[in-house]
Amino acid sequence: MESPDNYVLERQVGFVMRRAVQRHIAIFSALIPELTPTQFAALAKLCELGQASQNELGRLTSMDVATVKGVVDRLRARELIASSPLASDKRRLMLSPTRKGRALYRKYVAQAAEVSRQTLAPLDDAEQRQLVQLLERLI
Amino acid sequence: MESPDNYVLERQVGFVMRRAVQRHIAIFSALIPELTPTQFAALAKLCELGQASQNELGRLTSMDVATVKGVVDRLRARELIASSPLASDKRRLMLSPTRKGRALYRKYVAQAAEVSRQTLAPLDDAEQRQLVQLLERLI
DNA sequence: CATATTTCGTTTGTGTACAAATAGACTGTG
DNA sequence: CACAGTCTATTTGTACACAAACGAAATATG
Repeated sequence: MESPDNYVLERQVGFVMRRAVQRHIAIFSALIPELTPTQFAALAKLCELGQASQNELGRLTSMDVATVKGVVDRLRARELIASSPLASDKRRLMLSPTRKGRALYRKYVAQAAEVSRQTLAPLDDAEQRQLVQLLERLI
Repeated sequence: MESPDNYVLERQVGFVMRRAVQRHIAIFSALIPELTPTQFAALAKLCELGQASQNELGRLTSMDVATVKGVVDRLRARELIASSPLASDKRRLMLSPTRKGRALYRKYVAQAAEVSRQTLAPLDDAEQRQLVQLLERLI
């Protein structure tokens, strides 16, 4: 009777999440121009753990095996992480942050927190917690 | 004193949103294997409006000029949309869904709503509305 | 009306993201 | 021990996503 049908693109979760992610990435690259969100996530996880296999790293940062390879290759090319095959299991490639990688991580951790802050800035504290909790339940 | 620092990757909005989007896309491609979320968005907008220039379509679906070109090229290659230069403004490329495109859209609109439903399934109705509203305010 | 600016589309390059196939290394079970 | 199944990493192909630069067309402004 009115609109073509009741499916309104702009109100779908997927569409809204995609736009929110776009804005988040824009904030991220403005505040941390040297790394992408994915690269930072990988570096952060390695700094937290000290080391991890490429496969573990992928699982911990929710990256596909093919995706993690690309991210690792680029971080390694910039000498932010180092890799070495594991003697006890020749399939596995152990990764660890270099001194340079750790330094870059330290340089940007505070900025990374600021990225989250700016992304969530339109919401008050309670709403911020609520949003993150609701999103976590979607996973 | 306790953890390396108070930055916990898993609790950052960006990380959680990225994972939620991943799950959403997985649901989408299971239910609508013939189109990607982006392709469906473009097709849906064109079906809703009847026609739009490539540039307009990009703005309405939040796609970069380069991104929208790729999406349009693929939809056109499959004859789901048609394009023709506008006589009154030779810069603009007018796009419209073909009969086949409209048919495919009609085939999947209900499924698209189901994708949103399944994505939000872990939440009750009030929480679902809340989440979408909070996300909208981030944009 | 002439030109400075803006708009539209295209191209190139980089970086996720995932599916599917492959090869090599390990593990479990018979 | 043999070998079927599993795990790890790689490769290939497709599809967003964005920055930057370009040319052609339209508009604004003087």
